[in-house]
Amino acid sequence: MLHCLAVLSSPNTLSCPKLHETSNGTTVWTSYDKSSLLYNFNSPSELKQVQALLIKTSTPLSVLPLSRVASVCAFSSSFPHAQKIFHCVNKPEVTVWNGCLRSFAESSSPFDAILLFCQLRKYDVLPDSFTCSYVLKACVQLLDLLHGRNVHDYMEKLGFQSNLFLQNMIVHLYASCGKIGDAKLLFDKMHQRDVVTWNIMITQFAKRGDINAASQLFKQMPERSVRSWTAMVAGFVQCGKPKEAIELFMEMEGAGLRANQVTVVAVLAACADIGALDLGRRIHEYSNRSGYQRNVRICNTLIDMYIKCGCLEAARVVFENMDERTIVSWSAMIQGLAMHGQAMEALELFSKMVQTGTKPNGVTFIGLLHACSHMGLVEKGREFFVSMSRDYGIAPRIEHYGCMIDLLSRAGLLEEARQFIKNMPLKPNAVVWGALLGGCRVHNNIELAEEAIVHLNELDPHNDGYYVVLSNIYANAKKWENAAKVRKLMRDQGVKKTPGQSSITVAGLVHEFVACDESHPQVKEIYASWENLLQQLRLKGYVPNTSVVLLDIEEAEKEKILYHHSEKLALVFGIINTPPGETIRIMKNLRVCEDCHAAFKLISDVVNREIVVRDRNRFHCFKNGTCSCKDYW
DNA sequence: GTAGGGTTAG
Repeated sequence: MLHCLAVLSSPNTLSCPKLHETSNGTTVWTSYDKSSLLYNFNSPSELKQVQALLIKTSTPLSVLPLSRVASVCAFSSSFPHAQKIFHCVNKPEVTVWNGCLRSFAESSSPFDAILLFCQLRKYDVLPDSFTCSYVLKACVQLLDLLHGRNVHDYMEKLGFQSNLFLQNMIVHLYASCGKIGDAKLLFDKMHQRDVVTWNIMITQFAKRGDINAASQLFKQMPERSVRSWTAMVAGFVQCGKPKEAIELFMEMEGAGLRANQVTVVAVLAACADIGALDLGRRIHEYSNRSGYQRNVRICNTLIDMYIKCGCLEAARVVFENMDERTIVSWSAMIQGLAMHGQAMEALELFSKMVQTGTKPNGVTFIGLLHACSHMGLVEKGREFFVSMSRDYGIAPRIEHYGCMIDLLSRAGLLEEARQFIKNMPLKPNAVVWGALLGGCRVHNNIELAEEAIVHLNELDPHNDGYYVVLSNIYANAKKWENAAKVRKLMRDQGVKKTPGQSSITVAGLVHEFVACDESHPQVKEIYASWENLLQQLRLKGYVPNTSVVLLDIEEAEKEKILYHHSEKLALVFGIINTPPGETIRIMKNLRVCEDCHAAFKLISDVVNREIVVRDRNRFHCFKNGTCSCKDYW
């Protein structure tokens, strides 16, 4: 039988739903307008209108969407009214509120879940374990320790001490709110733990930089899931131990476990850090085979990995093939172009990004400012610095000031850079003064360098890099007594110069070299080859630049040191051990030295090879006698 | 219907 309900009170807002009696005698809606007030009431008073309509038409209350009833009445005096409705339709009250709590906890304002939880207590609704889990979820989202502790106390009263789910959430809450000690106490006291409990503790210790504690737990845990291995691999990466991350990943593979999407991100990040291109490529293939191509975070990490391994083109391919890009994808690509000295391309990419409607963030501007400073685009850099706050409401952070000082000082605008530091609203840090010092090295300004070092001596007294630069400036001006004083200062403060170290991967094996290295098995061959190459370089006009050697010693001695710089040894090793024409990739822990830079340009021509060098700041791609940095670095 | 992980810079 079909009933057609008359629209009674409000013909404009209530459409005409139809009731249908089914064969077993129950009555259901068969046709209705989803936009009707019946399903879209927005306030307790509209709800009451709907109820009036239902009563007039003898329609059961059970047709009401109860979750909507709950959310409309959650924060008003109609709370008891909603309770009555749930009671009438025989629906366990707490389950309806739980649904509501869950959606609040997962919404953009999780605090609503906490408010609703307070309402439940006020109106004597007895929470169950699900109620607690949803409100705890909100507390974790908000890092709200105060309410979290409250819920914890209440849970104890309710007797949920042995609920493993909730215990795990509490441990997670304390740890993520910075109370790792409290979390560990709870963890130690727990009568029962599962793999999730252990994973939470491992992740949180690693997040707080205590990789040893994480590692210890990982060794102790009775059983490990892929997530446990992943937490540990990611932990090593976060704590600046990419080598350990890769070793552990290999062990995980050896144990026959398959990497999931998060493992892939962690391993790729480790590859990016140490420039492990071969492994990175293998993981990329594995990721594609596993169907992870559409995972944005994996794509973003792939872009970063290829960039940091010197394969700008491969990064571009990944970027171009993404159907959906986030601000991270664009920022990573912009930063990559900057590192490779392609400033104009970085700026063009930024314009494209803005055209697609993606809003930049603070990191995007760091990339843009890097691009400008690596290529000397002073005016563009100034524009970006103004634009970031004016057009995008992003307040410059200390890193942005650091980039600006770097930009100005490299370009030789040292006095302006100094004024910029004086006028900045933030307290200048070591990076800022270090940038000024770097500019002084390029432009041989002793006076300003001495001013910078006073601040650096205070802000970061154990960083050897700054003293080395100052000593370099003195040596360059042949002020040997001053250079000696700097070295004495270093000795007095117990600061040692970080030895230059270069590495190259051949046939999957990493070969590391330090200056004047004699430990490599092929050392004789390398030195002989270098002598040979040197003859050819001299014919091309190479003159050794001994001013980069800090010591006041004989020229011949200086040349010998210069010829055995780690990057030169790595390069010669690469030339001997790879087929002609193959690109040689070298990684250096410090900045590439000026003499090596000049030599590499000529060598790229002599041996007809592309040589890609990643130093601590950027990439140099040597090809046909020139470098991609256009000698501005 | 409840718990644990990941990306750009620094």
